[in-house]
Amino acid sequence: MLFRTKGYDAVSMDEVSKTAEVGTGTLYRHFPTKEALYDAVLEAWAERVNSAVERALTLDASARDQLLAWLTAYSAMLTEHKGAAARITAALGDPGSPFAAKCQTYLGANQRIIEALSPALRPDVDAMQISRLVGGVAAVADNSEIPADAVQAMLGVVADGLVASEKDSLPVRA
Amino acid sequence: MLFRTKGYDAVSMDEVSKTAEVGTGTLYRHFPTKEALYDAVLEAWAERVNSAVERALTLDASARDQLLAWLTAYSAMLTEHKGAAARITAALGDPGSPFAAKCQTYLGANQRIIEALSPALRPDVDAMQISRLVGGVAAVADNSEIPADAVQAMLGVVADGLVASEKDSLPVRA
DNA sequence: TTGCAAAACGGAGACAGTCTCCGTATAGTT
DNA sequence: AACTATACGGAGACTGTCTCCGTTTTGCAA
Repeated sequence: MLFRTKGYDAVSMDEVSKTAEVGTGTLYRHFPTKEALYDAVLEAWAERVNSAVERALTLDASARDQLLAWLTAYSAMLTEHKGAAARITAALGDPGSPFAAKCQTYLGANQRIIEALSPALRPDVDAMQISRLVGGVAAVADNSEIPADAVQAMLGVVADGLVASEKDSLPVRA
Repeated sequence: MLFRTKGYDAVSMDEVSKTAEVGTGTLYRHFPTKEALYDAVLEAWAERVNSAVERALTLDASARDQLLAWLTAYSAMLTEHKGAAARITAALGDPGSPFAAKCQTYLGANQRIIEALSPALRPDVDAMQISRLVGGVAAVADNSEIPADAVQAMLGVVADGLVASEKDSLPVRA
């Protein structure tokens, strides 16, 4: 679709309606706002989230690497549509957002990860925190055209931070 | 100023020109774009960056806690004006941006931190990476109205991730 | 002081978005 | 076939950034 290649901001509703060969009025009857339309566009691939979780968890690797695999997949999905990462991440706490359903999916996925890897993770992580952390990374990756390995490195830092227990790092004096 | 309280997007140039009691034309002669105006507004407090670095480094604490102190201060500065974090972080790699000068300041500050704490940090960190990581955290904090302690927890994760060496975490099998 | 050139000003309006409103066409029912 | 209800389309209302140009002010020399 248009949004995929050009990004949310660069596509006008006029353009969409022309491409779809309908009037703008018709478009707005189906989707009350531009964001609602975008939400519908994002619907399909959001469903792949849960399978990505399973795939990461069945990996024969350390907890840290399973986590990293998930974070990478998650971030890749968020980055797939330009502008999506920031929008979805911003909507995480807002039940009124058009993206609320997607946020629930994502939070649930991270919850599943936490439960599966729990003993290896620091005790105070929660799904919201992980969602925000990788949402943040994905958002900057999205609008700065960062090379893939730089994104990977950032996610590595986050993964390490999430497995590191606080007790380990605190008493190490400089 | 207006931007500080209402945020970049919520302030129109008409509003600025009215408040300043000048015509929009006059406004645009002084500042060629809205972003350039915003850059000028941000000028003053960007200068506080370097002193924040020094303050963090003179703290009598572990490398991790010095790092965290700096990340906290840095993030707080980015969040001080609504909308600034995302903008500045997005401009990090773009020398043509109006914010390029500020990005240099920030990158330099992170470079200083890296040099000071280097033995305690993972070997592959660079200033750009830190800037992006905390820029990402600050950006989501900025447009999700996150409580301060949640932001602090996320920065803690990042700080731990930055001090954790890769060798430690990789061989730990689940 | 007066005259004049140059610079600064102000705001109307060009342009580009999102979204609404309403006249028209289409489909469904008896 | 007539009538009603529903869907359509696009003009235009509204709001934003930024430009253009006629007017005012300023600075300087005679």
